[in-house]
Amino acid sequence: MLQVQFIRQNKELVLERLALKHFKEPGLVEEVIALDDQRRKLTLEYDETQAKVNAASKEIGKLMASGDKAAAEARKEDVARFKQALGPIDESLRSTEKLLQDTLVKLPNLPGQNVPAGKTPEENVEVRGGGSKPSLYEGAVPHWDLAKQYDLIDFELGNKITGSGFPVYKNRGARLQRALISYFLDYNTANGYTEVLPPYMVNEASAYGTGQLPDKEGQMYHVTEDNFYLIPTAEVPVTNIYRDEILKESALPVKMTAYTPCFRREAGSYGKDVRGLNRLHQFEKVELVQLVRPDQSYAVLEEMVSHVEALIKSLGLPYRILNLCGGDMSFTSAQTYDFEVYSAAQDKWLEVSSVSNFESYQTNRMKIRYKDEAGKNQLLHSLNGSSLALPRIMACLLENNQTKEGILLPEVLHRYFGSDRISNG
RNA sequence: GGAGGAAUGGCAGAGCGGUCGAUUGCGGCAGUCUUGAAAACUGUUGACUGUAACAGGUCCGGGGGUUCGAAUCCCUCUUCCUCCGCCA
Repeated sequence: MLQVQFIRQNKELVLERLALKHFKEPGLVEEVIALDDQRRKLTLEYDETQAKVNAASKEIGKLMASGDKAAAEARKEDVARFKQALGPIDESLRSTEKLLQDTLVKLPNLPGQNVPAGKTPEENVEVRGGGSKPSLYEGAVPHWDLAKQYDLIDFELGNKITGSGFPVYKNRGARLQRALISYFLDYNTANGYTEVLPPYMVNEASAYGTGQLPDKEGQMYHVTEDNFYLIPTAEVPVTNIYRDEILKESALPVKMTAYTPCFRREAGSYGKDVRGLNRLHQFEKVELVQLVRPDQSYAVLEEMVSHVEALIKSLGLPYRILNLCGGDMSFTSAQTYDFEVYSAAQDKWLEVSSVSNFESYQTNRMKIRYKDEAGKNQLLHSLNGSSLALPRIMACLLENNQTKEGILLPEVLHRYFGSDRISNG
């Protein structure tokens, strides 16, 4: 969430930036400031009264020790009076704080300097791209047909075991998944990221920390018995590793990578877009998370983009990088680059990675800080990105590389997959 | 799942109703000494809020209660440890 202090000092800027994000309730900004005024006033009142109680209580202790019972009793009456006044102040202070908090989390992050104007996905700006679209042979088919043809994925079986959106990978399909996970993790750790394997369920505080709660609970699977949430991305457990921590500057930057399955309810999705591997309730993903000093976060954002770009290039897939416009960005992001790869048989661009700088929006919620040279605690900036989401990469690898002799895999995967192709016979 | 025990500052570990935001040790930081380092010695060292700066307020796992006053007493939740049961 945004810092109240910042909102107070930069009201005009905040409103201007919120407009870029096409935020519908700019009135909340004034509300936040008014509530904070109220909060400050009540806090002062509370503190002053509490100070009187504390002072009188101390005095009573001394009077009792010196045996002056009468004076002590008189002071007790004073305390009773102060406390009576304290009750209602405390009550309205609490409700004001709660209301302030509830209002504050309704404000999205502010788009950063480099975010283009625009409202819809069509207005995202293509930064650059690479690779070339393959020309497929006559009779080339989408990945769901290839999956069947080579016995790689069984979608119907997933329906039986769980439901739609939970595919069963089999044989070389399962192996290819494992190969991709290993390759991605190795690539990331070779570039200085520390590998972690986090829990796949998180508690409420963690889901709140990265911003899935309170707004998007409908997108997560909720284990009500224990009040846990299945993670929609590794970002949630991994970023929360540092919740409520104050890091030494020498520990920065924190670079982590994690493979996890991701669970998303995707309520309301249906039709053509969800065919095959395009949109699933459970999918595999390797994620990157960084915690960095505020002055470095935008340079790191570009670094992460290059990192993911090189990974996609190594797979030989045609791709493009989009700088998301204000209206298409997520609630919590300050700037996001989406990576799309071209799925040849579907003739469609599929999003396979989203790299974002959250600035201090998440770290403010999670209280992830570092001690600067002056010894002052400062919020860090958090960033994350996929490297990469597996199903769509797999879809593109299958579709783009299909030949009459089988599916020819990129060289970087040969070692992991144990073969250079998937073929019949 | 059953029975006990515990949770205190970066770590270890005192405190068990007032003078405790907390003894002490280690670690960290600064200084003395040294060509430099180590050792030794001296000083310093939690977070949040608040102020121009003081002052003030809050925090001893979380929440609630008793009391004029709670790290200390009571209730409750969570986590950890020991024993029993079950188990990949």
